[in-house]
Amino acid sequence: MRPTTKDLAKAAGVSLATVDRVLNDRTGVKKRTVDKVNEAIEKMGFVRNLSAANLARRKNYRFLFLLPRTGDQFLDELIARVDEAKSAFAADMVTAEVSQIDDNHPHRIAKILSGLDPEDVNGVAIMAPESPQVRDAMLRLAERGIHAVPFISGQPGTAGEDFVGIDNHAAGATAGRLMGRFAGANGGKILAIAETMQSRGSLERRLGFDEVMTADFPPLQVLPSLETYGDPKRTERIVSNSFANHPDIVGVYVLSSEARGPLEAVAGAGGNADTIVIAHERTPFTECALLSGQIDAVIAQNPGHLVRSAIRILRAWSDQREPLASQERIRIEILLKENL
Amino acid sequence: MRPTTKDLAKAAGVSLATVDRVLNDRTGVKKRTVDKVNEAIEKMGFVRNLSAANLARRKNYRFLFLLPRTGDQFLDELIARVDEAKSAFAADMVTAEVSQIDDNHPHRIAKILSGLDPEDVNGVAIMAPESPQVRDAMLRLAERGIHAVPFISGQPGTAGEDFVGIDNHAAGATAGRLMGRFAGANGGKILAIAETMQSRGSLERRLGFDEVMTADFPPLQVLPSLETYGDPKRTERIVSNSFANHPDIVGVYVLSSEARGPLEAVAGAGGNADTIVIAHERTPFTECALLSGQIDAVIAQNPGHLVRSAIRILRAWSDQREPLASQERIRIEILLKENL
DNA sequence: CATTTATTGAAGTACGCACCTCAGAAATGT
DNA sequence: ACATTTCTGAGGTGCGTACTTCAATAAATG
Repeated sequence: MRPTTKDLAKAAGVSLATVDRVLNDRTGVKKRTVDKVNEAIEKMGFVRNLSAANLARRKNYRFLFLLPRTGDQFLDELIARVDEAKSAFAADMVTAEVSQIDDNHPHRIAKILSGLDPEDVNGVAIMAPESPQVRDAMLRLAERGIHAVPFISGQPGTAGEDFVGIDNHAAGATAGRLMGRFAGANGGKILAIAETMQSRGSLERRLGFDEVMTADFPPLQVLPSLETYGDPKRTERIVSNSFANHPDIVGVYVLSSEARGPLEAVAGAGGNADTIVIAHERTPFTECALLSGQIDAVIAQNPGHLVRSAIRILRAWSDQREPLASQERIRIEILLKENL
Repeated sequence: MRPTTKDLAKAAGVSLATVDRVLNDRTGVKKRTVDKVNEAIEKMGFVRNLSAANLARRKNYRFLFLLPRTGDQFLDELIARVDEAKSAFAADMVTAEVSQIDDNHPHRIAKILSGLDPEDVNGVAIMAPESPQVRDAMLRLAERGIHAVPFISGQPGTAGEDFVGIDNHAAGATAGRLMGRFAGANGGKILAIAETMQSRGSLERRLGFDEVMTADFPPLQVLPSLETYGDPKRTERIVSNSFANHPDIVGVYVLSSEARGPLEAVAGAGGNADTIVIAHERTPFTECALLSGQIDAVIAQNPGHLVRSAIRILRAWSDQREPLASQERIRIEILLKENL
């Protein structure tokens, strides 16, 4: 049978009250007594029964996912996963809500963050472009006892090591390796398309992509990134321009999670079945396109993992525990039609 | 605030005792009353506080991982992950032990299973070759209230849908696709090496591999599988024979999780840096080999996920819950040196 | 040594639920 | 109408921990 606090008290030769004081970092215990208790904990391998503790504390975990509001399928998927996690974690006293921000200007987000009440929320996962204001707001949140973790889009340097998402540089490099191998050594040009290159994520992906391409596949030349700004007309125009100017395009790399627009433009502009296409994120569209052969490979991060990882990290924070690092590293998945 | 059993009782117009009878499937409640309570549960969205319930029940989860005893690095990794999971789940009253079986004959395993005491163990994850005896033993375990889940090596048809591991056919197909694309369209022969082709896993992988190769890469010819039987001398002999007989080998596919032996033999037998090598499972060796370029891609299943998934599934069984299917599907990972 | 101050212990309540007992109430059969 | 049988409610105890109160003791101070 597992030792309880009572056993601990007996073993350490102190009372339950003292054990409690030590376990919960309360004041008014001599250092020597603290040590005595800790030794006993060590010796008998005492592990606090979190369920009982949380029960007694009447604790419940209320987490918030702050997401942007785009029509992106990847985002839909994320929201669906939060919903799923909500019921999966319900028995563990975890509740999670999604709040979508119409306008993702840094000061708007910062304002929302500063308006959060520790009574309502004890953890936030934030998907927002990097910015000093948001970073600041997150630090101030932490001071008020609300833990925040950057989600997918990073606020590097905030909240220590915690970050839920992939290493975009490595993701780009992975895409580069696949592109290089798939597109062959015969040479040709590669088109890179992003919604915007303002975002840190896209920049890093491009960087990683280029590194591999120049180092290992010099015959392939990557063209300057096209930016669609989410505008279908513009997308069509710039893509067909590119194909007109570069008849030797052999591959297309879509950096952003919204791949449908760019790929429709590519199809209309002269991309054919031989054009190697690599995109990001698993969505209904990329799944279909993989199966049909329109896309050759997808670099993805698992939305379910992302959401659950965020929840586990926030819960660990909330319990003053360390999250299990090896579980929380989000993998860069490579999807082919065979391993969907 | 979340509704408690007390709230439920009030809402349903019955007493706490009756709510308890319904919640725990006890006898002696009229059907109409049961319905009344269930309606109330539905209406107020009552969710049992599992922590409190388990506390009251003095419940703890004791799980066992039955693994073979080979020197395999993949297995070492698995064991390390069980150990890790042990401490990670300790606060949730989960304990997990590993038991390695020297002799993995079906009847030996069946015997071990039948000797398990429901008092000591309430769930088992079993990694063992498919066999009717083991399957039977698992069914009989279930009757005694010990839930068993096939782990990595499958006992298809046992324990319903539960299976912790990847679809080996798809894994082989994935390997095939990569081999086809990496090895190029110039043609050549592909060497397939397995420890043994007796195992269902290897067979399925080979099948999936062949399907893709014949369908999409006809210029590449896959040679009959070599079986090493884990014997270094034999491995060296048959591999160098193959290279001697087929000077046009352009790729090697190692089907089993132990890749070191086969690859050393390949290196000694004439494989060069251009030979495309695809192997299974992430181990210290395959990691190194990926980074050095000796291996071009690894098809893997995440050991940490495997272990935790098994634990979650066993726990769900134990709580009479359904596991969250989407979380428990083990992904077929593709590892390149960029996304390690 | 007296007094203050810092530690410690004893004893209790509560958390949400499981499980037990026993006494009534309600439904059923005769 | 009566005896059964089947349901139901009231009330209690305990799970392992948190947190509180108050008294008792030990240690530090002057």
